[in-house]
Amino acid sequence: MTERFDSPGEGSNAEASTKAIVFVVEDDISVRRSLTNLFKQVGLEVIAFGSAREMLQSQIPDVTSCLVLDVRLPGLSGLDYQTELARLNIHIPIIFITGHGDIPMTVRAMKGGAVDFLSKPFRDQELLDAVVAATERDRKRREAQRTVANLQSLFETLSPREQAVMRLVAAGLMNKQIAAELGLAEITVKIYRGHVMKKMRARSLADLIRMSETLGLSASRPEQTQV
Amino acid sequence: MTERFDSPGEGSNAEASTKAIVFVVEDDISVRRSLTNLFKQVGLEVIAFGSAREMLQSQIPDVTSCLVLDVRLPGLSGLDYQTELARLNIHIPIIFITGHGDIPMTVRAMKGGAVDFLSKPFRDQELLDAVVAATERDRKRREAQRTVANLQSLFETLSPREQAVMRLVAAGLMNKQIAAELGLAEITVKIYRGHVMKKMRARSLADLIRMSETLGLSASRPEQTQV
DNA sequence: AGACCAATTATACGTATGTTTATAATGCGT
DNA sequence: ACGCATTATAAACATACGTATAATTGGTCT
Repeated sequence: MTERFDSPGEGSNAEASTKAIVFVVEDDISVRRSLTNLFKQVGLEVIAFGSAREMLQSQIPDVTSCLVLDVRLPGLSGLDYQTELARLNIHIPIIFITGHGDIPMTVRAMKGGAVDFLSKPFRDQELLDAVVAATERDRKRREAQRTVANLQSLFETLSPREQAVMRLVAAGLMNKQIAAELGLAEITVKIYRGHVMKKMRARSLADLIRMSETLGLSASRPEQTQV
Repeated sequence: MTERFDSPGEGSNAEASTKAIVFVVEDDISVRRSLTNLFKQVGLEVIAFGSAREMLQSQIPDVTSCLVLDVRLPGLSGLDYQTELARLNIHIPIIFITGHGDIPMTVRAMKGGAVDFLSKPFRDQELLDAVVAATERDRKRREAQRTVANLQSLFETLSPREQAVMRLVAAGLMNKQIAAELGLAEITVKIYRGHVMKKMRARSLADLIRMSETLGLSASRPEQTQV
């Protein structure tokens, strides 16, 4: 749910672009321009918007990125936009900038997971440091997310029965117990279990158990998506 | 390391006391008294200090707790105290209060893991809500910590050879591979492996693998202690 | 020295797991 | 109707795992 993708436009598609994208949402045109220039000067790709709505309506590319967000905006405020992004399961790291901030705003932003909260005027280097930290955070989050997604797609190649067997194997049951649980013959369980190992590309039971942990099998917790 | 313990003083020792302790570090006597009264009124145990140094010199009981900390203090500032506590691996959740805060202070506090940052004047209820959130966080952290500590003490009952076998089992190696790795006969590995299962109280291999994950075996990450 | 303990190995047996080959019913898409 | 994937089982075999009993070595305690 709530996935956003983008055709890579034109050009190289092979290896992921090594460049991060900095999104800027700032209504003041002159500030927006100077931020854009600042980031471009250090070789960052920039996509700037004048409001939260504009950014939401755009296609957000699925690459490492962060968001430099003004608190005071026309329409949805920066803080409300942060809340909205969280609701949409879009976990882009956010750096707030503001001219008229106060402590409660700061607390709300940081509690909401913001990477930093900078008051104007701030030194360019402060913002750049924050951007580096934010993109690094996003890179790691994406890496972890990719691992989970890969495992999930492997898991989905399993037939329903094979999935059931995998769950019970992860729970530590013996083949004969699994057979009883599912109303199968033990030999059938063995065969499905072999399929599970092959399809999941697990090289040992320990491997498979760890995959199960990562997948959250045997754990009944709420959903969780990405971007 | 840096562990702190306390003899439970006198009285009941059996089940953990259900009451949380709120530490208060605030140099202004009248504020300190009113905070103490506020917390006592809602049934919380309070231990108040006039400076960070005083608290550091006291014996911090090993129970669920949180810290209400003034930013401006004689000697070590509240923010520096937060840094110092982190350095000492003391992870008590902190709620900052201040009369003259600013945004950079707030950001530093929140980045350092503070639960909240309240500017005077604030409503009593705001502080009480923050204290509830903080103690809840500490309770969960302690619970997780206790789980790990229990596993660690079980792990320490293993002989060096048994620990080595457990690591390699968790890595997914077969008995004969473990034997080759350690220069042992396979039968020896089997016997140690049996000891491992018994001593760790693992009821299945899946169980043991999960314990290994929790213990961070096969992961070479830095230290981590508690309180 | 003699008793003793921890670490290690061997033999032997029983159970669990994994794979191969073969058979068969069911349901789904073209 | 035909082909195909899924589900299910069987027989047979090979390998891996677990445990009980017993023996060996080397060092420690008395």
